[in-house]
Amino acid sequence: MAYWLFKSEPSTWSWEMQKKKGDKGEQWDGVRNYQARNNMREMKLGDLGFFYHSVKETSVVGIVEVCALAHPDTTTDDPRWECVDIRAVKDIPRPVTLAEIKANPALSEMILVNNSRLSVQPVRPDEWAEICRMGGLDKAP
DNA sequence: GCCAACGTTGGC
DNA sequence: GCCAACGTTGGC
Repeated sequence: MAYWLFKSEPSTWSWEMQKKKGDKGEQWDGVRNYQARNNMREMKLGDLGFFYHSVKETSVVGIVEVCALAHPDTTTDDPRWECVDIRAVKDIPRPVTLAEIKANPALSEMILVNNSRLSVQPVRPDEWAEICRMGGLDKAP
């Protein structure tokens, strides 16, 4: 089981919109970056991820689960681009801001901190547990 | 709104 | 294969 982080600008695709899709989830389309795509290819059913709001809120707001493996992105005819489907699992009780993440030495190696432009990225288990703790979850899922 | 960082494209 | 030019992302 692996952990990931999905980044989205809330004006384009927000956590609220994601939650409205319910258990069926929605494809994480629109990724046009090889590194991000390769990360999605690595994902397995049941893998968990953070849902991060970029630009305006810059915080981790929710937890999602991979519910379909990588498949062609239906928003383009270009066969290079693939995406997984994800569904909302739960809210982060207290959203964890980028400022808090940057201020925490245990999270200094996160890709979110060091490569702010990668939109789909892996998260280490220790980083996953730490952000869950900061977000007010008693037990990391 | 600005700008730094990064990725992609295309000329040579 | 290199590198300059350009476009996009995202933090501030």
